Amino acid sequence: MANQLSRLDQVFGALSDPTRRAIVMRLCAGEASVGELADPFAMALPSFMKHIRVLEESGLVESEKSGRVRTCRLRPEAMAGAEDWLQQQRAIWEARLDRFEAYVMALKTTKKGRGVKRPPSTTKGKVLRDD
Amino acid sequence: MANQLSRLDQVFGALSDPTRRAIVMRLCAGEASVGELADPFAMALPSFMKHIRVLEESGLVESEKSGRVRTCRLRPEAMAGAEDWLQQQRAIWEARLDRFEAYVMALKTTKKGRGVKRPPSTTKGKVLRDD
DNA sequence: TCTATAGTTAGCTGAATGGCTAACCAATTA
DNA sequence: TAATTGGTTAGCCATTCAGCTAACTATAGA
Repeated sequence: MANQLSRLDQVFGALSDPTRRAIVMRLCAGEASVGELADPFAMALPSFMKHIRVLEESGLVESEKSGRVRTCRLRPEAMAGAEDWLQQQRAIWEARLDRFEAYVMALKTTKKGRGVKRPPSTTKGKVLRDD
Repeated sequence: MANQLSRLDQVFGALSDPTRRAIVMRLCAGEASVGELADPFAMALPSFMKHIRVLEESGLVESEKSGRVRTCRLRPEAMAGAEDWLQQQRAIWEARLDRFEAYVMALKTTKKGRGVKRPPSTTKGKVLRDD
């Protein structure tokens, strides 16, 4: 059975390897052949190709072959997916901080500032899902 | 020998798992004990604890134990590291697109718009490193 | 003090990862 | 046509990963 990975799993997974991040960085500067991409790395080609395949499966990279050379290019939409997820989490985090600050301020002005342990949470007990 | 992982490797690696992403999302809403965190997951505690440890090693989460309960909280700086990397790549990508557009415009106005294959690259052959 | 709670440690498993070599196409180029 | 170039396929190996159970420790509560 095909091991149903979510897109975010694959994108973050792909980016968790320094070789693959370097490939992505290189491709930001423009498309390139497999050979060109592999050149800076002290690694056998088949090993390197596996990285390319991981990047393709994650959607971060696409490639097509013309003649005997395969040309790779970036698909920035895929990267945007990961970026969005991170920004979203930060937004939630910051909103909470704001609420917390407001809460502390409120306590302060009513002169009851004791026993402040944690900010009010609106997601008590909810199961959180992301994809 | 300790397998020297870069911080970005660890952060992206940690986020490549849906359970761990869910934990991060939960912690965005405020700190929580291991038990609270584990509750929504149909998973044995020791398995769950491994995820917590991965998150801690990546720097995304910190925890401290008081009495018999361990409380976890988010360390958003670690998440910012990943976000920064992504934004940086996007910046490079977009700068390249701009240059490309300018290049095409230039060709267009000089009426030589044939054979346009790839935008000019300023990083030809350079080895790119990220950490 | 007894018992239940909240983690923790140790050790097992099967699958996935990241690397390799050897051998094999298929398109260029000489 | 022969040789070179640029990938590709197949298969091996060691390590890591994500899950499990069983047994243990240490605090809190009755």
